[in-house]
Amino acid sequence: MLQVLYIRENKSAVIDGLKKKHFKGAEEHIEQILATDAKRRETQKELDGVLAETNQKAKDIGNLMKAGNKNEAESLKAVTAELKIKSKTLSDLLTKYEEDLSAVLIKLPNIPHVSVPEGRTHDDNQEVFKHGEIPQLSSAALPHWELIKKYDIIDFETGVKISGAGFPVYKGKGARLQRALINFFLDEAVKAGYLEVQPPILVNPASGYGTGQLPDKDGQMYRADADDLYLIPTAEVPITNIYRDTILNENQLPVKNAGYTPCFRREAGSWGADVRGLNRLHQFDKVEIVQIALPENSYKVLDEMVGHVKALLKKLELPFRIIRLCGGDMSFASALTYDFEVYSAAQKKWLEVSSVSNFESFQANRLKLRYKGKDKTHILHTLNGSALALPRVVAAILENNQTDKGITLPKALVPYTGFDSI
RNA sequence: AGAGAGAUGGCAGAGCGGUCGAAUGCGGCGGUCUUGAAAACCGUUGACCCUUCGCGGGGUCCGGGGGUUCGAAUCCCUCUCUCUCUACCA
Repeated sequence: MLQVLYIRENKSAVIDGLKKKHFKGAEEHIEQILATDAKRRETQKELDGVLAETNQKAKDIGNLMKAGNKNEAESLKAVTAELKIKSKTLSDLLTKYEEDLSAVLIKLPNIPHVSVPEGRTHDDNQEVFKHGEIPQLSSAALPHWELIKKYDIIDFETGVKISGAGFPVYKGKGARLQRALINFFLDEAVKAGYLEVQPPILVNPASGYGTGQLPDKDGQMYRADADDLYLIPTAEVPITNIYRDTILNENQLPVKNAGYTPCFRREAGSWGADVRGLNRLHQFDKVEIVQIALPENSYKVLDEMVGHVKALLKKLELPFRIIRLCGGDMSFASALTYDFEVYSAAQKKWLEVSSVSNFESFQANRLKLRYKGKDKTHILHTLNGSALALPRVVAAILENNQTDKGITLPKALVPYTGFDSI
């Protein structure tokens, strides 16, 4: 959520930013916010005056009573009765303005960083880095959804029976590969200085609002209605919400947390050619890294996180590229996002396996996540990234490393799997 | 799920309906002492909103909401949550 003070002081930059994100009606929304805010402040001022007067009168009455001056006390009571009506009216009005204000603010996306390219869709994104050779496979090469059947390591049909489409059952070496990847990713994160955490995977609505999934993406999350909880679409939600309503000391920063969780996405309205096999699932595994940083350091931290993900993909020997998302393709809460895509050689497709973002103060403002500076408290910056999401990594490993004799695993994984080929 | 207890500042824990934003202890910060540290001692230490160039001033907040009252952390109603015991269970 943007801060009103910031909007007030940077009106045109905010409007430009919203337009870059292709947010409809940017001017109207900002004008409405500023008008409501002005009324809010005016009302607050007036109300404070009335309350100050009421407080004073109450004290006076107390003193008069003590002094035994009943008559004068009674006549003052009549005055306070009037003041009370007035303050009731004003505070109702104030509440209304505050509600109006946050109703608009909560729907406003974050504004993009200056380096974010203009554009509307995936096609307008910028490639900023590329690494690795595209494997040349034989004409007999199979896409991963054939390979998993051939080697009997992932079973979609049985998943359909148990849950539905998009809930695969991993078996044998397939299951062990999952476990190996999770351990590998967590170990790498811990080596990089992240504190490993294991958060809840069902979260309350307040947590959803904190990180910005609500109200924007209500329909994308699975809901446990009976208890008013959501299944997390990413560990970002519970991990970042650890720090909701928190004031950190400057010496605790940066906070670096990493956690593995299953992730659940309804993917409502998604269909088409790119949903086959492991390309898009309702349930998948992911290791997430989260950092909380001082505002002046957050872009340095973003680079560090990008570096971490880069190193992971190099160790997995996968060809990949890094994409800077354009304004129209970025998420609601993000100020700058880098997507990592690995090349899946049999599908001949780039698959997104990580998304690393700086949310600046957008989430922290909703979360009331601050730090104590020398003079007063300030809003922090939050960042997160996948490191990494498993299914597409698995797809690329399977496809890229297939041979006549089986699938060769990257060396870095062998200590984790206990086998070097499938 | 049944019964009971409770929700106060970073934590622990007081608080006759009226100078209570709130005692006290711990922790934190600053200082004295010390070669340094510890101990001891002294001081300091909540958040948010409005207003002011600044000093400062005003307001709100003792789980949430509502009520009684001139005045509520303190009384009443209600919701939520937590804890304990029992039941159940990995």
